[in-house]
Amino acid sequence: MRAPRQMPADRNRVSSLDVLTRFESFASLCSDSRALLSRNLVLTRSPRAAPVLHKGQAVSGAYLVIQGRLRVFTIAPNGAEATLYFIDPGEACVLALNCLFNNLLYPAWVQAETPTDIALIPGPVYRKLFESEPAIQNLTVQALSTIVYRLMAELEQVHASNHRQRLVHFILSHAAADGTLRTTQQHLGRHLGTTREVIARLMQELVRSGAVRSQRGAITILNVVELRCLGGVALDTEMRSVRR
Amino acid sequence: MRAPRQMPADRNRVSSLDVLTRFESFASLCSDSRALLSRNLVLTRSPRAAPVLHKGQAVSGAYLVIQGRLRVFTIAPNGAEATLYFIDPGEACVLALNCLFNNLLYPAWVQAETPTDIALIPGPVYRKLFESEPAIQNLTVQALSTIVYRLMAELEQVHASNHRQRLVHFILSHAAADGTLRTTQQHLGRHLGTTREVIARLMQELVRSGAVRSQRGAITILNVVELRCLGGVALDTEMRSVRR
DNA sequence: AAAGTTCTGTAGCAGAAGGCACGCTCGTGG
DNA sequence: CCACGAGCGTGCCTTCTGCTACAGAACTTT
Repeated sequence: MRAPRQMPADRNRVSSLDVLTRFESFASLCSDSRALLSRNLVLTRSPRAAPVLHKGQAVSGAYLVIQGRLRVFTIAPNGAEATLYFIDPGEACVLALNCLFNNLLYPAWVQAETPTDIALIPGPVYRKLFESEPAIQNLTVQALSTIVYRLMAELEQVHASNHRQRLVHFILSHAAADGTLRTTQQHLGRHLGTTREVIARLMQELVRSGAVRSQRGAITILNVVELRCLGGVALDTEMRSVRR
Repeated sequence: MRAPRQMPADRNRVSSLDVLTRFESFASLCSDSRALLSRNLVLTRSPRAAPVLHKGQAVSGAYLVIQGRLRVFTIAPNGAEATLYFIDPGEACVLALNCLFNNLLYPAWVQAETPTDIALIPGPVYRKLFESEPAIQNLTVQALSTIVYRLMAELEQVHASNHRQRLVHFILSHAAADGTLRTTQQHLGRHLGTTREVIARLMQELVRSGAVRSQRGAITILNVVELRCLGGVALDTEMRSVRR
């Protein structure tokens, strides 16, 4: 590709395309497609906690997360939230794709969990790419597949587990490599669709058992084995994407 | 499992293709594709309550429901079931497609809710069709989209509603045209992931309010408005596939 | 340093939900 | 005609969950 470095608009576009290298699917596009993308990509940055999409909104394109993390969640009539899933760098917002293809209104809320860079491909452009580019077709199917699995796993967990098990699972699966999970009990409550007090009571159990340590705004895993144990057997039988 | 039909194989195959007219997507296939399908389609009939797929099974192809209804459900460690969604005639089992494309093991159980005719397209055949036939690509994306919506709706309902609301919603959305729902309380409990007693108690409320009548093995809606009312406001704010 | 805000730890109470037990009704089949 | 089983109604008790309230700790702002 050409690399005019100083024109503000062009520079933005070029870096946009470059940034899409996270999506292997975009590497194999034909030159026409690349040009089309180059002309129409929109790069945006959402600060932490900024709303990205709201329920009922008409979706204007395909959202690809470049950096950061988006949270997709619902809000119950009583105001309680519940996280459906997260969208990490390199992933696409499938619900947006979904709405795009079926001409639907967006069925949930999306918020930036951390400061997030988003690449927006306008709807008509994406549809055009989908028609001619096998790579985009595969990306779409893969993205949908992924979300189907996440939703099924979440649904199964909601049905099969109590709050203690779900909390333990959340801690185990979202903790950083050093065993720390930087989040507040209030947020945990929201993710699990329950209240802060419930989380506090459960955390109390976990702390008493010595499995974790509770600090302000963070949880540290002290004993993974103990924690897994407190999570109960549900974790063993939990649905996994087992490769055959 | 296997087709109990005793007819010659050829006749079976021909009728299989005809039967696929339910899927408009198969009408536009090129002759090569039709021939490929014709050679490889497998028609099976599952009697009521027969297992079709079980968790962890390697998926052998794409499942299209011709007639009847399949139930996709999970089983919790404690043995409690919960219905994820149903597959009605003209629809494809998306999880199977999903597994097919991602080479995964099947993540749930599938059972014939009523005697069900299923067309099975072997995996390699489906993949080949997907590569060359835009109609199949669209069918796949549509099927995945549909399931994403159903799962999200289910998940949102689980989070936002209590059992009464979910029961009301189930009755309203699954009752036949004459306002009757032919099922037992035991089954209702399974679908909603709860127990028979809970259903009985809730039914008692509904009956007392005059919204429904309870017979052995069936429920009759007497007053739709009253029933909707008992379902609470959750139904109004429920996620719908609103066409813009 | 003082004031204000956010986060966490507790407690108590009310309602929802689940588990268990029992009795009843209806239909089927001997 | 009767026994039996499936389905339904109901009471009691326990556990889980949500809500309100309050106090102290930790961080931020002024």
